[in-house]
Amino acid sequence: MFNKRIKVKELLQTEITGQEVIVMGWVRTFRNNQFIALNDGSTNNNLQVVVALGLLNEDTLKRITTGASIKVKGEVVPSLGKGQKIELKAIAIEILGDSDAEKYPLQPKKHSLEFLREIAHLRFRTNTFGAVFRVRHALAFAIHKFFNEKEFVYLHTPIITASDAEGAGEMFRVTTLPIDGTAPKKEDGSIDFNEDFFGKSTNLTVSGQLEAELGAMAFSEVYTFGPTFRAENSNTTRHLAEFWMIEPEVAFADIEDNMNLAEAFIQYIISYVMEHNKEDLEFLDARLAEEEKQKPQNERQEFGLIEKLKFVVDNKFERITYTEAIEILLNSPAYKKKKFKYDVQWGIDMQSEHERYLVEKHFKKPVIVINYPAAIKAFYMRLNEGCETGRETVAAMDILAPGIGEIVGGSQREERYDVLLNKMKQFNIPEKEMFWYLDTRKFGTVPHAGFGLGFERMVQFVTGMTNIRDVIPFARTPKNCEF
RNA sequence: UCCUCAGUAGCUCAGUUGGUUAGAGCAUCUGACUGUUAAUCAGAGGGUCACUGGUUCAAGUCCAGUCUGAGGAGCCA
Repeated sequence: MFNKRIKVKELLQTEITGQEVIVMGWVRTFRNNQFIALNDGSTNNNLQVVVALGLLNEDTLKRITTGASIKVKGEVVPSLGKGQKIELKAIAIEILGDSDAEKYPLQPKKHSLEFLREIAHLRFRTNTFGAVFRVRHALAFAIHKFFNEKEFVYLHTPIITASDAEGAGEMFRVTTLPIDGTAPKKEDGSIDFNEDFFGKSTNLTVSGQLEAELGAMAFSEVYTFGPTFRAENSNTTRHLAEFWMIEPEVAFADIEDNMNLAEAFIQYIISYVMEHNKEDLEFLDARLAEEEKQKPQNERQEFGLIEKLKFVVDNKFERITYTEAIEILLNSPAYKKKKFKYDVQWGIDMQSEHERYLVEKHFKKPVIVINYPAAIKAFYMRLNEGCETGRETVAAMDILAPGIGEIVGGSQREERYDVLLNKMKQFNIPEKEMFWYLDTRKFGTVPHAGFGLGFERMVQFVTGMTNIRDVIPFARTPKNCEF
């Protein structure tokens, strides 16, 4: 019975009228006891089902409420009304699932994003979230397509790890030991993880990069795409405790190759969505424009959503060194007028306000910043040669995007065994636990590079959604693990 | 974790210097209408004013604490 149904998206594209079809979906609105706006999630556009007077008995008519699921057999006819080309003249309607209109939280009216977040299990049924999650899907698909076309190997890195060496952030502990204080203890009173499931202390991964590097040392080109966890108590519009990350890792590559890959990658997946999710983007574009109208003039975005995406696809990203970035900031009117809260000088870790200035005010497009001071970056990043003493830099690269800040963080990796070992000592990384990582530098080491891209931040950028909790189906944030 | 703001009907909000029975729009329900597009028109129901305590003759309104949400910062992707 079900495979005979035609999807609303397909039906709306048809020019042929007169045929009899079966559609199923959820009622968005029922106007005038006569017009059903039916949606099945295949597109944001609703199918108008016309119910002739007297077709249904009073009881069935009453059960066609917002949120109810129905099956409609009908004839495709040219629409008499404006707003749609075709409509479905109902021959028979079957209620598949009732929806008590008095209790159903979604009403045929505008809802705030905050409210919809509280009913995340139902919010997919709204236009905005329908569009957002179809775009999210398309982006995910485009990512695999891009790497597959380039013959990268998709490497599944572990979700539970024993390494806490990277220092990317606070970690969630994974354990089967009791938490009521009865866990086995060592003589010094600390918990004895020898007795734990894995025989050692384990956590949820904060990054698959180190393992991806191992893969790159055999397949040349790999990428990971999976969930990542950070137990940071971050309460912002761009942080989640559970998020998805894409981490390509490429052997025989330097920082230059890395930048080229990241830029081509971002442009590819955005182009894919622009081509395949035109309607969704148009809806999100209009939604954003509406939202922008509420803001005071000086806070409004210069570009519309689609305009912005087009710009990113058509233009090269700006590429500057950290040193140049600092110079731009020092020479900026904002700095001279003391508009920055935090001081600027070579060696600082740039603050949000500084990154924002570079991207949104100065260049007005995505910016790749490379060669950061070694002291503020991770131990595995490659030390640049020929630096002034006291001004050592590493071959790191951050891509900053308007509106969300850092969207990509990457680097050329330190492939020289001695230099890496030295760095690990400086950063207090336990060599013993990291023997497997060091092994790659002992046995056939090669220059290599890679980066990490926060998937949700990418979805934010493409959809124009300002809160990261609205671009992941079920957000995990401090004090929130509903659904 | 820090700073700022907020929490009043199902939703979005108003509620004056503390003072009768806490309001509106939308949604819902009932009826009318029947080519509607956020349908329209008429009527009805709907409230532990986040929670706990305090000040006061009197608290939605003032004070303290707690919880929750939002925005920003830090951390980062």
